[in-house]
Amino acid sequence: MCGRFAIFSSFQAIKNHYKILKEIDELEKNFNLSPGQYSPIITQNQNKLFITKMRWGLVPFWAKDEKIGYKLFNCRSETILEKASFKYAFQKRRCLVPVNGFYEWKKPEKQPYFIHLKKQKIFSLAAIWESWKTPIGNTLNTFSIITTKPNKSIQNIHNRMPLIIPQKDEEKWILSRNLQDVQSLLSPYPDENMSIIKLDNPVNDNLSNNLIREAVIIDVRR
DNA sequence: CCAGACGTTGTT
DNA sequence: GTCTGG
DNA sequence: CCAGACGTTGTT
DNA sequence: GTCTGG
Repeated sequence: MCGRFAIFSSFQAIKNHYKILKEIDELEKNFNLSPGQYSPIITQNQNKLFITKMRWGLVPFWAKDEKIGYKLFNCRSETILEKASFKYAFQKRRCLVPVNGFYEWKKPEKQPYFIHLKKQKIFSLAAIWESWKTPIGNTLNTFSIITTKPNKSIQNIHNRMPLIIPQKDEEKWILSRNLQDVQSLLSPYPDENMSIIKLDNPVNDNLSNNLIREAVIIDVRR
């Protein structure tokens, strides 16, 4: 599954990665971003990639209570077209979550691991998004990260992992209107480009953050 | 038909 | 809005 | 996902 | 032990 991630690259770096020009407010670095918090999200507007802020935890447009979002922060790739909560968003509102890495916990000892890509400082988790009208008429944009089977590196830690979209497929994921093309991207990322580091518990202390930052920089330079 | 849920993970 | 269970 | 709370009454 | 908030 995917219940935490890190995005600590600068806003400019994120925009450069996706070749985006539009300006929005800078966001804080976050080494331990959880459901309920806001994160930069890449989506499309008039067939161009664009960046905006959304809250993690999908609130479907028909929801009566935004609290449902706390339950819908992941969705299974295998059944995404069968679920009333997800099928429309999957067909019409796919997005990407720029991350520097994500976390998985191994049971039963709750040992945390940080997982990132060796050759890419920023990479993309596949997600879907929704727009919800609050009772006082505001718009709340939310997203849910898609999960899939683990690859070999991760299966020792956990039985699910987030769906990672390779850089070459990022535009296709967001812009394609051919459902088969999109479905062809629903497969686990190959494990040879992944790097996994074991962390102290809890993960959100300065030592862990520095360890993570160093690991990402070193792997990208290698 | 209506009422009520709409999800994942992991554990039993 | 749509699906499932009663 | 984890961390932290886990309550009621009455008032704004 | 279970629910809620981040």
